[in-house]
Order: sequence, then structure tokens, then C-alpha cells
Amino acid sequence: MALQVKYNAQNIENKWYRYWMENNYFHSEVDEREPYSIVIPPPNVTGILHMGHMLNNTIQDVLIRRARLQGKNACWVPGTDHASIATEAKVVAKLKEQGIDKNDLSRDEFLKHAWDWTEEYGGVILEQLKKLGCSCDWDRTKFTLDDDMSESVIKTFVNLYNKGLVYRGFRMVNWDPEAKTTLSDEEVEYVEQKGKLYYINYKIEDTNDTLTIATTRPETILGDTAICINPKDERFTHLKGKKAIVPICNRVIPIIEDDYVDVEFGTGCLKVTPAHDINDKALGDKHKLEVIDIFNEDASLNSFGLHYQGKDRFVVRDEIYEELKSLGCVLKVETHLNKVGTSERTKAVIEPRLSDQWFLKMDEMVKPALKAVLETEEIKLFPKKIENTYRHWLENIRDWNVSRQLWWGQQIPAYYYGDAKEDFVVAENIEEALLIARDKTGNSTLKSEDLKQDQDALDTWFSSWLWPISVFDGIRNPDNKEINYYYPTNDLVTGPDIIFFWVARMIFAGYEFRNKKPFNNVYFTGIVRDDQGRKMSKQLGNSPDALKLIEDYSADAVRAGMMLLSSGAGNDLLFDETKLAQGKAFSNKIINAYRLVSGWELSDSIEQPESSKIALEWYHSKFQSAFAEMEDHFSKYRLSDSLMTIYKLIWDDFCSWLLEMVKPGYQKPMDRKTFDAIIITFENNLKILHPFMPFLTEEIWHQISDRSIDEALIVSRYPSIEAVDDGILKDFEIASEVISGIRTIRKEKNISFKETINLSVINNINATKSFDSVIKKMGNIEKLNYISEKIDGALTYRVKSNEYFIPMKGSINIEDEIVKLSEELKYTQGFLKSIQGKLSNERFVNNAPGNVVAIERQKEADAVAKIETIKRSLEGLKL
RNA sequence: GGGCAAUUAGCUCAGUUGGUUCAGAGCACCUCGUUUACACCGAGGGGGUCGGGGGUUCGAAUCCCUCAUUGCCCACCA
Repeated sequence: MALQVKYNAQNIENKWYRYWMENNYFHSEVDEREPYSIVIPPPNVTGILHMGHMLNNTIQDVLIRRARLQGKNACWVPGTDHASIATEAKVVAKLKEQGIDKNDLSRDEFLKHAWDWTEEYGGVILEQLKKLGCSCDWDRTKFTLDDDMSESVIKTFVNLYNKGLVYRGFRMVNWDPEAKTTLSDEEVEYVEQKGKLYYINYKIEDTNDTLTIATTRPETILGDTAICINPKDERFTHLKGKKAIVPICNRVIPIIEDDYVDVEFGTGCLKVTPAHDINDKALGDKHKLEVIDIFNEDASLNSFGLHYQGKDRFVVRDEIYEELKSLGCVLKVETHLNKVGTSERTKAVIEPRLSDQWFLKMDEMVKPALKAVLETEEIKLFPKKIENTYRHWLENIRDWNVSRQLWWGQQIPAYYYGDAKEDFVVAENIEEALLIARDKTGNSTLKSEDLKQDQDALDTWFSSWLWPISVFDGIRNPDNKEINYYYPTNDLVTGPDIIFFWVARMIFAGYEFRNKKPFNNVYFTGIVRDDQGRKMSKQLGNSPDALKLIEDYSADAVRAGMMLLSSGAGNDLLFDETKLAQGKAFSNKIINAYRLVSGWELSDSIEQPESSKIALEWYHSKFQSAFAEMEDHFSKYRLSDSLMTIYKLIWDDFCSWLLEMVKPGYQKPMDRKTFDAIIITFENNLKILHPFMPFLTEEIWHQISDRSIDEALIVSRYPSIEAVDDGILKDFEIASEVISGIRTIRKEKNISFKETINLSVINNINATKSFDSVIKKMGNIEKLNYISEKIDGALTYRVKSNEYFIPMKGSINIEDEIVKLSEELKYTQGFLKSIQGKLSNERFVNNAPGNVVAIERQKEADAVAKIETIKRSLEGLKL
């Protein structure tokens, strides 16, 4: 344990990560121990590490390492998500750059490109997590498109179909014209936009009258199949039963009545376009209107668009406005603020569109999920307030549209054998499908070539909702020993933005397929924002490079910094690089503390000083109380408080007090007994800090002594919990105040620390007597004696109400002393007055509980006594 | 439009069931100090009428009402 060379974080961190990997410490297998498992929220396979990941994964690693130190069988399953829309969009863009149009490729050709892309960029993020120190069981790494994962997904779909929970429906869905796929409601973002409200005149058939409708989307008039008025609207009674003529296409459409129409809004006349608006669709169904879809899948106009055919909807909007104007059909145009649905991924404006899609029934699945979180609380959400959001969504849930018009994902296992909509079967593979189809049709000559698989892929979340089950192969082999051992997982750490996409659905899946919750606790992290409170994003360029931060500050410092920043579950955190610097300073502090300890000369021949003995006794209790506090914070998922407790323990109590108290004098040797005890306390400090700063702690751990493979810090055990001696903690508190007092006086009176002084104490400070040796050492006191009478002309200082000490050397400025004492007197008198005020208030004495009143009386007595003491001191000075 | 949460020191946040002069922590700031691990240090110190107003109570940062501001979630107004 020689004095070390400069700490090179990067080398050391790489060294220990390699060591951990080589010795398989991250790997977990089923055994006798209590399991502790976490499944990672799988990042997008082509993603790169950003601040959110750093926060999220640091938290998970802290939890995992802590569980390991508790002797549990800790298993953190890593993996990535195929992120269908996001990845497919990236691949399409990449191909476009190369001059390749997705539409020119076959499904297989496209998938080949996607896999190439995945192999090239995929998994980068997992390597980055290693830099951060994440102790995932990499042998278990999963990808949501791995064969076994996909099999589980397909099996699940078939299972749900057979249970009657999956159905095919012709519905209005959110259509992303750029990705040419549907989106779930959760994937639609409503963005406020300044649009226009166009007032357009329609002729009324067989009259010269017109009626005016207001619309934000004039291009959709080509799909109009009715005008609707409110039957109670007296302005339009003359229109009842009449027909209107749509401008440009001159289609004659009925004027219908429905009280859905808001008399106040626009003109009170509503144009009805059932193919392009969800409400219009409802009206259309009710009134049996014709449905005219005027768009292609890329939202350009189809043949119903007449001379606008092939043009984009927004181009048409402007052009049709011009045409209508030239036809004299435009009454006016107003600006109008409304919220436009856009695709979360592609940012394209969503087009409500009618199409055939696959849906999963939700109403039954919601029930156990609601109960588990809100009633039995067998699943706990942190922060609790998020339960409101959870409840609201679940209570208003709609069926889940699980089909996507994409290729990157699991293809829906539905096989069509005929042209009719219901001519299909659902099966795990084509062979089975064939058997079922033959059976169903009675046509035994049906061949596999006659079957055509559905072209759609499943929503990404349809694979990730199985994640906690499928990573342990619990779908395909529901009774395997892994799933029975690791499931339910313990903690889930994720962002609140995917509570519906993912968290709620995992809960559905858990109860549906395992009849058990998927996890016990969900810790929702906050969003990482910049110092102005803005969300960190690529567009704003306000997100620091995560890897650069690790390089600049070390992984330990970044982890500690992130943990210090995150105040509690669910709270956003403002990124502040000074916190990383604080983390760095902390690791430096520890390195230097070790440098001090490792530099001590040992001697077996000297006795342990009394001061060291008592100091170590005190620290033992201090450590235990901090440890208990840390555990308490952990139990409430208050990780930043937990780290702060350790931070203060190590910085203040260990470094500033303990080490200073036991430090031998200049060039003096250290006694063996104290040294050995210090090493043990140092090791215990490292243990409790290890989950937060794994590299540094492991490094020092091995510097302290050579350790075998079984003795690495990562696989050691937390210190045992022992009783806290409250008495010694209290005594030390007083002793430390005495020492602070000495320092203050030295400073005020310009007495150097090198100069010894004498100290006399009046009124037995029994409490501190055991710390006499410490006070002498820390205050550089030559003689410490207890006296019964005050010494005139000496400096006075009080600790607590009636205990004080008097350094006798040094020049005394009596005036200063008088001023100081007078101030103290004034303060104490004020205090006394407020207490007496309270006590003379009859209502207080009569109403407050007895113990509260008793406390007040004690305070009163203490204050009176203290005032007496101060007064005596003052008189002494004035003499 | 509906719902939920928040507002405490310059900054980020604690403050459990109302009760010590209880307004706290970390960082930042100020003063002093090259004491034999560390200036990424040490010793001291300043700083908030707990968003405004009202109420309940012997007593309110804490409970109630109201206003203001901010954030989040949900919602089909053409």
C-alpha cells in the first residue's frame, strides 16, 4: 500500500470494468439466494447514449449493485428495442440518400437493409452503458426482434386471437402519411398551430340560395357527403330536407340534422366528410352517409380529387382556395388557432383515415391493472402522484390498434385464403395456418401457396409489453425455472413519458399471461433539462455529449453528479455541470484520504492514544446511524438523499473529524491498533459508496490489500447493522462545539493553531469528559482542567446553556467581550420573553398537550439559568 | 375546455402526523488561512416576513378558502 501515483480515472475505470467482466460478476443464474431482478427499458437499437439514459441507467445500476452487496442474486437484463417506426424511418431516409426508394424494394430486400443497419449501429448504446459502469448481465442481452422474442410475440398474438381479444376492424385511425402507417393515439402529439378558418358558400339545389360552412380544411370538401345543421337552429329551418351542391365537384349532398352541431361555432352549418374526420365518421354511420376517401396513403389526392389528383393535401388546400375564390364561393377567411395532431416520430400532420386494422380489446385487461396499483398496491409507483394519470388513462382506455403498415417488426400471423375480409386464419406459422384453413373451409386441397400473410407488422410495444416475461422465456416456456425465479422483477426504472406505451401495458401482460404483476415498484425518473429548464434535445443542441462528460469527469463523477441532481422520483432535473464537478471533487477527496492513510508509518511499540480510541468509538456509531439513514432513504427511493448522507459521512465525519482526530503528529508513527481500525472503517465507507461510485471504490479496495477473485468489492457484503450509541453521538456533538468554539476564539484573537493554550471549564461538562483527550488534541490545548469558579479577565465561551470554557492565554479585549455577551444576553432574554408569553397565555396552557407545556417550562428554566450565567460573566468583566 | 401537481436562501431541493429561537441541506457567495492527505483544501460567516390575501387554531411552511404564476396529463369542436 505504497503512496499511489496520480489517479487516472479513464485507465482505472477501463481496468476494473474488464476485471468485473472477466470474473463474471454481472452474471446471474438461478440459485438458492433471494433474487433481485431488473429488466432494462430497452433503448432503441440504433440509439446513442443521452442524458436521460445516463440518469436512468445510473439509477438501475445503483439498485443492482446495492442488491448484490446485500447478498441477493442480482440480475439486470439488458437489451435493445427494434423501435419499428423510428428505425424504419431512419433506414428509409438512409436508402433515400443512396437513391433507393423503399417502394421499389420487396419486403425481404428492405428487411435486409434494415438488418444491415442494425448490425452496423445496433448495440452501440450498450457499449456506452459499459463506460458508465452498468453491471448488466450481458450474457442475457436481448433484442426485441431476436428469434425467441419474435416467437413469443407471435405466440401471444395467436393466443389473444384465440381468446377472442384480438379482432380486425375497419376504423378511423391516426395515419402518418410520411411513414405510411397508422399510429396509436399515444404516438400522436397535438401541436398548437395558427391555421385559417375558411367560410365557403354551397349552393342549395333548385334555389338561388346558398349556405355557408366553415372549415379549416377546404381540400376535404371533395369528400363531403352531407351538410349537417342543428335541428334546433331556427336560422336554418328553411334548409330542412333540401340538398346542397358541393362546389367544384358539384356533388349533390343531403342536408341532415343532428344536435351534435354546435350552434355557436362557425356558421352553424357543418360539412360532413366521413372519410376524414372521426366525428364526421360517427355522423356518417348514424345517418348512413356515403364515405368518400379522397386521399392516397401519402395524403396526396386520389381520383376523387379530380384535377387535383396526385397533388399533396397542403398544396391542394391553397389551390382549391384560389379556385373557390375565383368561383365566388369564399365568403371570408379568418385566422384560427387549433391543435393539429402530428406524428411523434416523423412530425408529419396526422390524417384521420379509415382502414382495416388489428385491435386488441382492452376493457378486461384494464381491471387487474387498476386494482394492483390503486387498490391492493401490490405494484407501487414512485412518485405516488403519477397514479392519478395512470388511473385516468386506464379508465378511459380504448382498444389498442396493434397493426402498423411497416415492415420492420413482427409480421402479423394472419393468413388469407380468400378475397373476402373474413377469409383468414391466425396461426403461429404457415403450416398450422394451412391446417386450420383447410379445416375451416373444408377444402383439403388448399396449399400453402394459396395462403397470403397479412402485410402489416405489429406495433413495437406489442413486443415490449412482454419484455419482463419474454426475456426469461416465460411465454414459450411458462414453467421454466428462470421465469419462476426472477419474475416478478423487483424494480422498474423508466421515464414517465412511456407510462401508457409501456408500463401500463406490461402490467396488462403480466396479469394476462402470468397472472402476476411484472414488477413490485416503478421508479419514474424526471426529464433532464438544461439550465433554462428546457428539455434537452438534438434540435436545440443543448444536450451535452454524454461520453465526453464521462471522459472529462470520470464515470464515477458523472454518476455521483447525476444522483446528486435527481432530487426524487418523478422530479425533473436541471442539468448542471457543477454537480459533476462536485462528484469529481468528492472522488478526489476520497483518493486523498486514502493517500493520507496509506502514508502513515506504523509502529507496534506505541500505545493507542486515548483520543484515537474514543474517536473510533464515536465514528462507529456515526457510521451506523448514517448507514441506517441511507437505508431509509433507499427504501423511499430517495437516491440523492441516500448519496448525500454518504457524502457528508465521508467528507465531514470521516475526513474532517475522524482522520484529523487520529492523525499522528508530524513525522510521528501511527499505532497499529488505530490503523487497523481506520482501515476497517475505510472499507466500510467504500462498501456503502460502491453502488454510486463503483470504479473508485473498487480501485481503493484493492489498493488496501491484495484480494482474491472472491474478495472483490463488487461481490462483498454490506457492513452488518449494529446498535447506535446515541449517548456518544450526543457527547461528541457537544465536544465538537467546544472545539469549534476554540477555533473561533483562536481566529478572533489571532492565536495561531501552532500555539498551545490552556483551557478551563466551569460546571462539569460531564458529557464531554470522555472527549477530553480529543478536545485537547483538536484544540491544541496544553492543559485542560475543570474548575468551579470563574477566572476573572479570561475569555468566556458557552456551549449549550450553562457549560462553558475559558482559554486563559492571549490578550483580552474586554470591550469586545462585553459587546458579545450583551448580544447573547439580549437574544436569550428575547427567547425567554417569547416562552413566557406563551406560558402566560391561558389558552395555550389549557389546550396544548401536557408534554408540550412541560417542554416550554423546561426551556424557560434553562433560559433563566443561562441569563444568570451571562450576567455573572458580564459583571466579572466590568469589574 | 377538464384534471393533477408545484411555488421555501442566489441556484437545486428537504421539511414526516400542525408544537423547542425550527425555517434546514448541498452548491454558489463573503472573510481569514500555503497547520506535516487534499486550495478539487481547511476554519469561520452572511443570506429566506416559506408566491399574494383571507380563515381555522393556544400555536400554521404544514390544515381550509381564494387569487396569481409555472409545469404535466387528458380532450374530436368543424
